[in-house]
Amino acid sequence: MTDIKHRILLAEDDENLGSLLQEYLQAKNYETDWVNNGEKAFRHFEQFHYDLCLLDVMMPVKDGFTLASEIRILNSDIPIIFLTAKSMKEDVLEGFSLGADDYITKPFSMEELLFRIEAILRRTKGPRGGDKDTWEIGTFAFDAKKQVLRGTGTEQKLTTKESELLKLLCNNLNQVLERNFALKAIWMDDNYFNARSMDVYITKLRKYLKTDANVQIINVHGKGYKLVVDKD
Amino acid sequence: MTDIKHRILLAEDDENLGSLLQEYLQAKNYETDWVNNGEKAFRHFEQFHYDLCLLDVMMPVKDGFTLASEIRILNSDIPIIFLTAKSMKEDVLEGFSLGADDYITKPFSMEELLFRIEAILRRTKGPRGGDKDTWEIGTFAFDAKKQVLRGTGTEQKLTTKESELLKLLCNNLNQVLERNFALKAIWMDDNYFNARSMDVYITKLRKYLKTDANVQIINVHGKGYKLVVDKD
DNA sequence: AAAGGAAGTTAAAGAATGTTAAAACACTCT
DNA sequence: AGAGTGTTTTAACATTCTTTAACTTCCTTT
Repeated sequence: MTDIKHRILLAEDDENLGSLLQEYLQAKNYETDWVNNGEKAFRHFEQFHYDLCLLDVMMPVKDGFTLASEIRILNSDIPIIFLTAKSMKEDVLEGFSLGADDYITKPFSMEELLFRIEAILRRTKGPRGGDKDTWEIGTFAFDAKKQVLRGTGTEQKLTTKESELLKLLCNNLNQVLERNFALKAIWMDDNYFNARSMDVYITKLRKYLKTDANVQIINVHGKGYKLVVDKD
Repeated sequence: MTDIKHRILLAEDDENLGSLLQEYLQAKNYETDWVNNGEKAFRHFEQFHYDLCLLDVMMPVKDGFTLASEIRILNSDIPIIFLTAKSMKEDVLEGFSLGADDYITKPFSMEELLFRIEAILRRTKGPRGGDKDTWEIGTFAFDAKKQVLRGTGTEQKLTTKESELLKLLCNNLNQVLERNFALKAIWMDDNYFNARSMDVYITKLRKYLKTDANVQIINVHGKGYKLVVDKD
């Protein structure tokens, strides 16, 4: 079970249900942040990274629909599931038109919710078989196990650090790989010197990848790096 | 709307519901094959190509769960939605453990079913409506993923903040992007200094965009900014 | 028209990142 | 142990990004 731990943002004002859900999801190995109103939820969403949002529709300060539409502006892709007491048709439809992935009415069984979450994440993250070690990056083929980056005609052997860093970038394709995360994952410690070392490796990877103009490692100032690949 | 016509396999033994659903889905531009038992459904599945399966759980000859597990052997990836009269918990869970993507209990509204179908296909198939990271702004082409603004002949690389701000403006084309919203979304905090920083970025974006007189970032005093593009 | 706040503009300071080369380290072979 | 090889870190310097500051102009209200 080399499962990647998914992060869930739970917005639910009912204290009982909220803590119950958080506890349950934590137990099922989902890292769950629980907030009790829409405003807090939005602030969390900007600040941290999540794989799925679980939003109560009726909440104080900011309701679930408003929250969802704001989240959609920032991230048009993240899965959203609405929780609601009323099962009124209009509500359901409004939820889906905001790009919800699912809609579940209270009371519901924890297990059913869990299954619905899993059904969605199954689709979101690639096909089954979670732990990859080979990727296609534009015209390149990268084998993390063999530490080789093959381009058209070329074959570049990668050092351990180069390979680990590129692997992390691939795992976060088109998303920001946070500096601190990468530093802790590869260097075990995110101090100034390791950070500078990482910069050096970014430069090296960029050099290897520059033969394909559709592949870029973009810096996100103060945050980290993002590997982006264009389709032709 | 969507140009790609999706194909749906509908297995439902109730003649009334079956034909009603088929008619409705056809009207919504889904090519729908309707069969009235699980055995026929399986033969259809082998023979033709489908993008989604809509399976009644209780059917003569071969029930929906058996059918689904057989389908899963042939195709571990195709979206499956179960329809069922009983909403018993065990049933729901069994359905999901067979890799169902959704589960809907009768009676349900046609519209809700349609929205659920669309929610799933949105994830399954590639280009979805809301998922934009490129825009045309007058004569410019803006790629938020690559952080590049291309004009006629020019190519301006954007910084992270420039790109994020322009992206928000694009998402609110011809509408007011509220200061506070943008500040919270990009700077995480809407204090005085960040607001002044945002002003600086507005100036920068205006500079980049000034080659096209039809494109303007207009200030709405006390509210925010509005990106407007004139058609010729 | 005057006052005060909001927004426009520009420059500079400070922090983060890019780049290159040399130094330090780790490993193997003899 | 010492030479040789490849990897990683440190150092030094260049460049870019973001914020801050100072000053100007515009807008709204009275």
